[in-house]
Amino acid sequence: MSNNSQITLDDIAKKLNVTKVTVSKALRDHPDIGTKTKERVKKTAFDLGYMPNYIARNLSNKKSYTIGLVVPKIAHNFFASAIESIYNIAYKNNYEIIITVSQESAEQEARHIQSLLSMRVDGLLVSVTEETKDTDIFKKVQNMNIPLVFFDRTIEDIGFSCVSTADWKGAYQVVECAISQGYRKIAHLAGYSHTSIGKHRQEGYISALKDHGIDVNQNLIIEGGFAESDGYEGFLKLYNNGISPEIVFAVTFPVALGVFIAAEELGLEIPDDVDVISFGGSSYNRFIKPSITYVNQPSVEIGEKSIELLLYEIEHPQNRGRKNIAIESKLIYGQTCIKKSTGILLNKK
Amino acid sequence: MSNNSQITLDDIAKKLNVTKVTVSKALRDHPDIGTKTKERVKKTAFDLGYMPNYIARNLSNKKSYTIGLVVPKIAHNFFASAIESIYNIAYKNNYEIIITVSQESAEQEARHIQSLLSMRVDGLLVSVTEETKDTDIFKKVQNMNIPLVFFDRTIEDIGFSCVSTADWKGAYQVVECAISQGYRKIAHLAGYSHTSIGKHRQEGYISALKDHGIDVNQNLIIEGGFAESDGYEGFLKLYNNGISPEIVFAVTFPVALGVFIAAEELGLEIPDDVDVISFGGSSYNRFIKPSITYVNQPSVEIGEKSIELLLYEIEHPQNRGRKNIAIESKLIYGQTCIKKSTGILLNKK
DNA sequence: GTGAAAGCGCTAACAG
DNA sequence: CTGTTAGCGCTTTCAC
Repeated sequence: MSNNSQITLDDIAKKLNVTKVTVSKALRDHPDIGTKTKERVKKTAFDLGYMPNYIARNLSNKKSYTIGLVVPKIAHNFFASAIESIYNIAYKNNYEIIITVSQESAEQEARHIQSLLSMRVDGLLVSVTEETKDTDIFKKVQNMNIPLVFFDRTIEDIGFSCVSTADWKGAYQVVECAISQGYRKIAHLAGYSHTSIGKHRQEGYISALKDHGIDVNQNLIIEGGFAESDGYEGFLKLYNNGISPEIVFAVTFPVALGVFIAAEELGLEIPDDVDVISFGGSSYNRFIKPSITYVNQPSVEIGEKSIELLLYEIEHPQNRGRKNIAIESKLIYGQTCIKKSTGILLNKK
Repeated sequence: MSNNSQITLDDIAKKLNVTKVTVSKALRDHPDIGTKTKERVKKTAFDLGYMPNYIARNLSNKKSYTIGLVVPKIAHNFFASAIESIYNIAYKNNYEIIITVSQESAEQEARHIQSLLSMRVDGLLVSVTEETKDTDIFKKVQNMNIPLVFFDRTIEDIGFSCVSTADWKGAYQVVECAISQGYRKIAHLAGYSHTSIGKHRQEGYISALKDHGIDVNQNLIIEGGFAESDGYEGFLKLYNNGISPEIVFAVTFPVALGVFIAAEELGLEIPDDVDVISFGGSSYNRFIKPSITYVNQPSVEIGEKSIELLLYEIEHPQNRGRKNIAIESKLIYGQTCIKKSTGILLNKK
């Protein structure tokens, strides 16, 4: 029925003239307790509106059923979708998610991880900021023996497991697609090369060019962040340097959108005056004109694999870290990157 | 420097031949403790790599510095953006956010609130599902004396504070805009009328029609959920009923996108064959062709106001609930809802 | 089957 | 200024 606040085990124990131990066990269906007692306990617990106090339980158990999540941003298609899938799996396994947002600041990221450690989360899932270089805080995580899995944006070689897109391959694929369409002057609005995804995508881009006998021109590569504004500024920088590429390979979908804005400002039509392809898409892409040809980032799968791996590592302390999962991406054809000569869609089904 | 795991106050107390109380106070800069002692304590705490255990602290304090958030969905522009702004304010005030997603299921919503109560969050921020009718769980929250603020999708009249968009007014405005452009046969893909936003937006739509002498035709109103699929199905339903509206007022932005898909499937051009306006937009709207004319939902402001209100209520137990904040929205002009006769943009600046 | 005792790590109240 | 005592609510031995 109804009740006031904060009922404890003791309250319901007194009401039944038993001890709180009995109540605790009964509520958890411990075999010690008889069926009739269990029922009586459960009934009065319900009547009193008892709500277990997880804080007390966690302190006693040294286990919080809680996972800390650190992402650079939420309002971004990839992360929103990854978070949602992480969340679903966690929920099924009775874990709660504590979310923190680093806002691309390495300092905030470190502070968040500290808090999460202090909250004694059972594990950590992190996608690092675009400026993270210092790994001290991660060493601390290691020392505390808390499992951690990096996803999407990773730090390799420091011992933690990683789940990411097959970045090199995806970049290679989409750039190769541009080449096959007759493009030669292919610019790259790249991510900082100290980030895992920035580096691998750029390497994929370079390999694709080389394999097709195209010279790599450093002037066509602009490094920057992963946001729309970075795409905007990057393209203007290219333009102001007097460089007009036939097509731009954007390191992320927001960066591609930044190019759209810059192009419009400069009076350039996409895809006629300058074309665009990107790594990663969005559910909104189908509504954009022209819709962008991109290699997809399997956000749901990345989310799922990373949380599954983390849950595994939580339960298998002897088998933690050093696993690397790369998820294959595939090319999604839109209305950009169409054969220059014929104007025929490459492969629209 | 480095260390193993789980250092406690006692560990560092022993090392210094003091008691853990002294250490606890020193670490918290309690005035009791002398400067030199504080420094010694802090130094060895740092050297040992001490990380406070918030679980223990919270149990002792009966305060968790934690806020529970319940939303129907994350991967949706409005919520992602609101969450991010909520998060920012919480962070500045040293609160952590525990996020849960109800996935539009009232049952999951209730389960989540239970968990959050058991975790002893200091307050709750919730945007209800499209199917929430039962208010039992919220009564429980009241009984436990935990402050709660509804945002965007609210339940009025049960005593909790609410922060929402001025739904009635916004709907009125955008529908009036359509009328002023010469539209008369205006359909409404409405939200369920048992939801706050569904009801108020529909009322705004109806008032606008009435005030301009247009008969309200129930066949032009289809109630449903708030997702893209609902827009898709809703429009097909209209169409299959032999109704072809001049313009559709969608209860949310995703619903408007659903109309885009349905229209394309039916071979109808937007805005020529059928036009679209909506409540709520998206940062992607500018890239969509035609971009939609809509009344904006100030997600950032709603997020901020609701968390601020919640923090206020956490600290002022004697002044909780029953506050209603409605945030004004404004019309954002896109490429839809343009004067039928002239084809001239209404007000594009 | 049930309960008494002890402890998880920290903090508040009071005493010295 | 520092320490002693007690307790937050729950769980885990280990007796009875």
